[in-house]
Amino acid sequence: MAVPPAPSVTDPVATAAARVSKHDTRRDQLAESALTTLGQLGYAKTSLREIAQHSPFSHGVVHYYFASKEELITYCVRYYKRTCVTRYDEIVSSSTTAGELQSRFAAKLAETIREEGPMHQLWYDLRNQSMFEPALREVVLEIDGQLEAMIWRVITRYADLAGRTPALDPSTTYGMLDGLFGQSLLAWATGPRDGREDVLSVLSARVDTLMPSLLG
Amino acid sequence: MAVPPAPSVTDPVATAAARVSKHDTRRDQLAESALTTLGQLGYAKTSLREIAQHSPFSHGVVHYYFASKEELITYCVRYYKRTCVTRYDEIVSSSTTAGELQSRFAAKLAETIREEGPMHQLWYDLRNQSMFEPALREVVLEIDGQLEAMIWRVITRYADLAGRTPALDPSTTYGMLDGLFGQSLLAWATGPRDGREDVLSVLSARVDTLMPSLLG
DNA sequence: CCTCGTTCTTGACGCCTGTCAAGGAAATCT
DNA sequence: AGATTTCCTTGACAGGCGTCAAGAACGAGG
Repeated sequence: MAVPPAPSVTDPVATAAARVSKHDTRRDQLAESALTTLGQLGYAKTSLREIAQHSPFSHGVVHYYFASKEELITYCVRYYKRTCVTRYDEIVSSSTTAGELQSRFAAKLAETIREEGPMHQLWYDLRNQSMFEPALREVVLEIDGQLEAMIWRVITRYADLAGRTPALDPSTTYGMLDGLFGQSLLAWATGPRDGREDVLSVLSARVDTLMPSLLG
Repeated sequence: MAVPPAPSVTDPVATAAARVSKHDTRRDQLAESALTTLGQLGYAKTSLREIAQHSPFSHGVVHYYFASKEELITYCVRYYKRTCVTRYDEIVSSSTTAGELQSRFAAKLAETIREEGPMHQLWYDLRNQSMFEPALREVVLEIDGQLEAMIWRVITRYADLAGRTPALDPSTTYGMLDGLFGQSLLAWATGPRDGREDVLSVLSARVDTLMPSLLG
């Protein structure tokens, strides 16, 4: 995305725009490198040098694009969120029955752990760190709210399709599902590798059987 | 607890026992200092020097009683667990009706955040760190299992008193309640100070209204 | 082709970390 | 009381950290 426009022979506006675009592209590139490193090592043990080493650049370049480590981290979190907070929207809009939405949502929860486990580990890490690190609170609160809204879109659509109403408020619903998700993520991340698929199918099954009771 | 016995004039057995006891007492003392520091700063930002500074000793003494930082941390976690995994047992054994158990349990959940918030923050921190730090996994898994068992004691007793049966398996029940608890802890820890009591009463209310649906 | 602004590398700084060794202080034993 | 073991402090080490400054490499404009 954001491909720089073909540079005209002499167009200061276009070239300036290209510069800005390139600048932002680099920031995203660094953010992506940082995210993979953060997902592997966690917030605490990830250093700027380590991030640079997992990128095509040297450690000094980080400070050319980001004023501080803190700015890089928060930029990363927001960058990561862009792709995450709409994860279930396609399922929400394309499911035609409550049963379909229910089983597809349950399956997708497991799938996203399988496909992006480290990213979720990082999210839970950062959310927890925000309890000790005030600098993280703003961005964590923002994303947590978006995740809650995302879940609520699933539940309200689910209720609509079932011709019923949600049994609980958005926050409680999110808290419960998030608890189950985090529990499975923990087991997935810390358990034996050959037990991972079992963990995921248990999660799917649990959510699948639990969802009807989320309607009143 | 564990007061050293009055030293007899010459009794190698007794004095040796006293030595061991004193040694363990110091370890517990250091663990307690470490726990308060860990609860305030979190796992990542807590150094051995910081721990020693919050204790009556200098930083070198840590390595006299613990071989490494890792050993201190895991010792701390186990020390902390001793008091924690039986937190609701008194309520379980002394409640005489399902309604009483339900409301007392819901109130106790909130109370323990109010009374020992930092300890719970630390627990969630360590549990998350175990996803990145294999050294923590064994002790985290052990305690998480004990917490699940603790919750299950509440639920089975609750079902008994109500003359019904638990609707879900232990793991799912724990995952859901833990999600709600962690959600409230996060809000309690990161939100404004004058909103803390509101957070806690919301948690109590939620659990109180949710518990009947945990029975089948 | 030369110049100039942007981009990136290298190397250094001050600080903090876990660990450990040497030795002083205190308690215990003979 | 002297000897010996236990306990604790001090100071140092090697290494990693975030940050930044100086300059090389690069690419576009004149």
